[in-house]
Amino acid sequence: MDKRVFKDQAYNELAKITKALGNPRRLEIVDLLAQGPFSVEKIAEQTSLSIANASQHLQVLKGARLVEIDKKGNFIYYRLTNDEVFKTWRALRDLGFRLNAEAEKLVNNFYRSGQKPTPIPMEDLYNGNYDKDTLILDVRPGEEYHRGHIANAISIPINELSERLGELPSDVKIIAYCRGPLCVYADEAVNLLRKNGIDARRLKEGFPDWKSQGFSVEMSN
Amino acid sequence: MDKRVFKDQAYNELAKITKALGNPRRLEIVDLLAQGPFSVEKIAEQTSLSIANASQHLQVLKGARLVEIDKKGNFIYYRLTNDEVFKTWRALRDLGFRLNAEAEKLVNNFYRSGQKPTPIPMEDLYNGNYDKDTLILDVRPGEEYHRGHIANAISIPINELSERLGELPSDVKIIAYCRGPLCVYADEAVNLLRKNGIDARRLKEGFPDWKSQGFSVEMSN
DNA sequence: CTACTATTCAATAAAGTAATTGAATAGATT
DNA sequence: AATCTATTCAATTACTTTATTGAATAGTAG
Repeated sequence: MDKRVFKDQAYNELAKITKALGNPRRLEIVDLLAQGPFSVEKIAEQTSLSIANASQHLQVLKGARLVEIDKKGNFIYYRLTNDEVFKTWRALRDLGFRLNAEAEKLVNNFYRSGQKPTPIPMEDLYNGNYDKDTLILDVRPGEEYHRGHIANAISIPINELSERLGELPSDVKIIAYCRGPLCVYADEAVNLLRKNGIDARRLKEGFPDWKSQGFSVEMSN
Repeated sequence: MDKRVFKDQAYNELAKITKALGNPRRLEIVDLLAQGPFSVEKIAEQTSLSIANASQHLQVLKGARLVEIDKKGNFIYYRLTNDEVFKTWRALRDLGFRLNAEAEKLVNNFYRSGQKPTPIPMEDLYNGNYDKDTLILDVRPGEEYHRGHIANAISIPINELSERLGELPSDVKIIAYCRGPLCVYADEAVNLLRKNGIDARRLKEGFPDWKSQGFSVEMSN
């Protein structure tokens, strides 16, 4: 085995992993799995894929060892193999934002165009640069909130928000967050809240970023 | 534009970048460019590609904005767009080592099998956990050393090492380094030095890792 | 054992990617 | 202007990836 063969094998192995990540659907699946384990069915639903197609993509991710499975009853739950998978996804995501002005424009202009306030970096929130009566609002599905959420955050899933506006104290300031910077739930929440005269902004990042950073989290009992 | 279209576009943009990285030759090129700018010819030579093929891969990397060019005379020099490209490559590389036992075995067993001493993590070297008479040896090509190297390191390119053994003080301890963990120059150097009775080990990482970590570097005058 | 359900497999068609070769371009030198 | 050189482009071939569809599997519940 000469040098070149050795190098080829090493880079080939790395390229396999990178290729497994190099597909928009699979990146979306990884982004979703950063919230925790999901069944194939849920993954398919959340990513608008057919179940067979989602399963196929999950096989690819599993083949690259990026995800692992747990069987529970009739269901198979997929999850990221370890936190480094999330960190790599995050590196790619942030590199993408930095490199690709198009993607950047999309993220900044679509749901957050015009009158939208700028998102709050999570470091700012962590450092307590906000009124202590500011409410942290988790708008992800209830199940994801229960698995883990930012300490002291309250949960109102985005699809319940309009009916539950009355639960919010008057004159409250809100920081809404969801799955990550690509997740639009928080943008929708900010939209809705501001239409109702509430001072709301979104967190730039999502719960997995917060957790991976080692910031304080809570789980529901 | 509905939610799904927005999400698709965002993930598509990220997948473009990831796909551009998802090829063994291009990963090798990125790894090489972490040393600094190189002409197409040099890149082709270092990666054992034809010039046309190297150019093709470079176009793909440029299309994804991962590399940029500088024209000088007849030559076009390619370089990484910014340090985040290197950091993303590093995240992928380290994830690969972690996930892929095969690749891990290759790296650890081929050039560094059996009697080889374990590589030294750069943090250990930086923290001064070694005799102060330990010599840091840069075995990359002279040009790369001149562009930048670990502070106090001396340069003996790997292909000159056997003839220049006499330059080394007797009873010296050596830590050799090269381009990165996949680079075998340092392994070859350790091999050769130990055959000549010199206490030598390799640095696990390479110069770009050292520099990106913010550890002290020097440039040749 | 039967029926049911979640998931995977297999086959197909369409699209994209990689290496090779030789021609074309564009900038520098004479 | 003619020549030289580094690089890119274009065309080809072989190969890989993706989405779709429907069938197969393997567990669970009745």
